Amino acid sequence: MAVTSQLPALARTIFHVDMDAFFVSVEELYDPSLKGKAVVVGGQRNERGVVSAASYEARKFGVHSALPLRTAAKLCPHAIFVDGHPERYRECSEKVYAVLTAFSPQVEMASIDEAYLDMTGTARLHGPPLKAAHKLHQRMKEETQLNCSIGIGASRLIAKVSSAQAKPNGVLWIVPGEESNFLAPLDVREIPGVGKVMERHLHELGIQKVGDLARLGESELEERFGKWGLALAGKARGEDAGGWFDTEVGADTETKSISHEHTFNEDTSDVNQLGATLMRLSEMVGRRLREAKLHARTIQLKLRYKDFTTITRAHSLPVPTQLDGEIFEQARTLFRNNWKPGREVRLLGVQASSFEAQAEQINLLEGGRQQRWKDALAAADRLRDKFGESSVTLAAGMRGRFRERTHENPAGLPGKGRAGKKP
DNA sequence: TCTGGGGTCCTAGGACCC
DNA sequence: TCTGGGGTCCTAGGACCC
Repeated sequence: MAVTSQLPALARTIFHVDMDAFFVSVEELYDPSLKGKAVVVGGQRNERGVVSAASYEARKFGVHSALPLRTAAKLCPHAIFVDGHPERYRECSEKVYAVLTAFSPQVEMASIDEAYLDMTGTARLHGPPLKAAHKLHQRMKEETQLNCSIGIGASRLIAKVSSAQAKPNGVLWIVPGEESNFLAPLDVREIPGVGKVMERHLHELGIQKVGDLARLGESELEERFGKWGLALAGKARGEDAGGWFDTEVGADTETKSISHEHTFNEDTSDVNQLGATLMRLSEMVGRRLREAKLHARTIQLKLRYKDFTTITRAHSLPVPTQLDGEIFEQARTLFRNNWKPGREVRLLGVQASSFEAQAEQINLLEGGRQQRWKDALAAADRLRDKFGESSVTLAAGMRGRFRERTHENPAGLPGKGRAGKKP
């Protein structure tokens, strides 16, 4: 360790491998008749929701990811709308990962369809960067039948931005020293981390292109945008400049939060529906916690109303949990305390965070009861693995645990005309 | 246009402690 | 009695990414 820290900082060679129109391409593997057509993945044309991915054919009509499905249908009426299949994407993503790890040991998946490779010092094995990239590109196609684009640079940022410029199905190497020249003519929006809001601020200052940032100077950027402005100045030069980008490729990061949320097909103020949804979301979160062997101290409720105003309300527990019932109890309490009966809800969400090692079980009696719950949940998890997500619900097992629960009000949530009523 | 679902990181204020 | 300063935890909201 002492030896490596004394070495001079070597220029790195980073690959960013980004799958082309990933979800669409995977759907084409399952249904080849989709090939060459305008395809929109994410849901049906009349549904609530947004586009997850659009084929290049559909993009010609202005369709892009995050666009509302109904808008996409208007822009491109002849498009074929396909529901998403997360399991298929996960499976293909694993194949992609296998190809990458067989190629180089330092691989980091940044999301389901993109990865960074640190290729520093692999010239003897794979040849110079462009040759190595083409080899990987070809191998990816052979083994997954999927197209990707590869950006190469001395930083994650340059690799990322250049893979976007290489699309579709291309390879692009930014030779060290050429970073600023490469970035200068690009829109500021091409810089990862510059979104809609930051773009607007920059436009107001007369800055459109990355090259324009240099005019403003580092100190003024810092003055205007704080820590972020300073990082932005670095990014304009192609540096990773702090934050996540500045981490070593392949360093494993721990999960910080696990959440599930649901947008209703139609806004609702129906207590039964809201309660049942809260329970289902709590179960899904609990299940993921147990899978990941995590215990959460903080439970957060997310509530989005008809008019899209959104609030989050959190509560931290004295003892971390991974049990559906405890998660639901917290979520339900937060809901009760923050929802005005009758107000129409668009979305509900449950999130678990502040992960800790499991707390010591001091109380033996409570410990025994908890252990029985855990055993029951483990059995339910196994059933769900076997027969599918909808086969088991906690509802039956929870009967009697919530005093206000009735047949009309299965989740024990407050409703119209029930306020103040004692059980 | 009428806005999903799963995440990460940052900021900022208040409580509480020393 | 008028009132400081730092550190940490908690909560809420928002920008951003795929």
